[in-house]
Amino acid sequence: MNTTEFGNLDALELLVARTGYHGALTAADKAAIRSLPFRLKTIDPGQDVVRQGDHPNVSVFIISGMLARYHTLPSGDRQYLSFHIAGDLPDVQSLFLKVMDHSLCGLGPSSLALFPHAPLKKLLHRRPSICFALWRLTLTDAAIFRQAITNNSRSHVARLAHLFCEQYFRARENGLTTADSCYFPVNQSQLGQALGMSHISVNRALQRLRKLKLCEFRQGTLTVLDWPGLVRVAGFDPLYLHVAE
Amino acid sequence: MNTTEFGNLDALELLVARTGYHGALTAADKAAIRSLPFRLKTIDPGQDVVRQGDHPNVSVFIISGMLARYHTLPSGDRQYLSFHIAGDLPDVQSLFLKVMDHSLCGLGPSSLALFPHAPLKKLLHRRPSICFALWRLTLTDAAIFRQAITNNSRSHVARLAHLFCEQYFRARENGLTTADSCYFPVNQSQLGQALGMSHISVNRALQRLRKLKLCEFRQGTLTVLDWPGLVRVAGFDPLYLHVAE
DNA sequence: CGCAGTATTGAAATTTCTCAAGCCGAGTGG
DNA sequence: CCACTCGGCTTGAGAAATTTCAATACTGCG
Repeated sequence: MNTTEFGNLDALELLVARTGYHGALTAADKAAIRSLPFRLKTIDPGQDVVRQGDHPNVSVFIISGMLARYHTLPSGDRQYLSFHIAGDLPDVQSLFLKVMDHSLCGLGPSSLALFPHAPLKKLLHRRPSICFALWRLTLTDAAIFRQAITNNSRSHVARLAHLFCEQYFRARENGLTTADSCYFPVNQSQLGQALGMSHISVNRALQRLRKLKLCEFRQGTLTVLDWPGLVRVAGFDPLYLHVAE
Repeated sequence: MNTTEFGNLDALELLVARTGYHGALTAADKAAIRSLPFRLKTIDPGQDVVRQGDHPNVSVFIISGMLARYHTLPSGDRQYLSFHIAGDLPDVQSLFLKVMDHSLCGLGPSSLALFPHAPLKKLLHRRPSICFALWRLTLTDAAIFRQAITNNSRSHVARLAHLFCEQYFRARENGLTTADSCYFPVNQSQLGQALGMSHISVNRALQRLRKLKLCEFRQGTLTVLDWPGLVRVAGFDPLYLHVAE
């Protein structure tokens, strides 16, 4: 996979590729995926795709852009839970968990494919390989959440560095990096709301990473200057992303 | 389900009950589960069941006792990720994620049933309903992880109260409470390692909860004195546990 | 040019941790 | 039966980290 492919292929090919990443698919499996009905949708930055409490009847597939999952606290504050890139299926879980326990919003302008639950479920019923692959995809999601729990109890610099490593690594894995940069359209406050720290602390941690010449983050773009160094500071071990098997 | 049933029924019946909780099963489905091979194992407190980096070929089902999932940090410290009670399947994910990204250890003395992956996977291949049910089970796991991310960026008292609400609620849901108490065999240091706070802070938060007459925690037993009050302080909303549908 | 959102800075206020010591209860061995 | 030990709990106080508040730059865009 590379950026060009991702940009040019249509939603179904992207979905075939992403599913195949999580489990071996036969030609028949691929054909079955290609037969799935869906509709396209575009989302503006800040716009919600689904909300906590909703009962969605479609699952979202990201064709381009970035979405985030978040909890809304009683105080009205947000806790961002994860950031999703092209090729992700950030709410497959709604196939089986009827009520959304969190919301999903756009960060950058994004284009989505919405897959109605009923035909998708029917497909999974018929094709265990696809079922296993999508199940596995949700399991890697859970592994990322686990890592976030651990990460967010570490030092400010380490946790910021770790989030950057994760985003960059996942972007690269999906052919979404250009040179040493990847798209990450959030501001410092949002980083704080993801990492459980104030935006002031985010700012100071960013300065540290910049001064150490490990990476830079400006205008929604993350640039890695020294990957091994960043990995070391972050204590990043991609094991939990379960890439190669 | 109630405690008596849980204590007397054998592992397979417990597994049938737990699976049925996550999806409707036909008589044939239940029979298929009952035909699964497994072996029993007992675990002492502190003993590891599987470790980070392992490639398990069985999945663990808890018959009684309590297990915890945890990450080991480079410093050697632990981050506890979740606590699992009778009826839980804390490492089904290893069916599809070959390498363990975390460890699993006993907290109290526990008895387990170990289900070899190969026949289990074959069963899931044949029986989509069971596959969906177990998938759903892992999805509720992920929801609990998400909630932990949010929880651990809140005040000390709130996060401790929230963990207590979750444990008590899940225990009650599975018929594992007696009067207003549930089994929770951890010490204050371990609570700290779960919640990202020092054991001193845990101690002071416990005192607060005690003084407010919301709950008590002593010798591995959690006693709820004022459930609505505890829920309020915790900001606990069981939506994310996805019980009733 | 000027606005709005974002980033940066300094400093005070607060929270949280670390360290160090004492306490308590259960189990052990004299 | 009692002293002892061990692990876990509790307490206080200084040190360190973090947040909050307030003010000042910066940037892209209309």
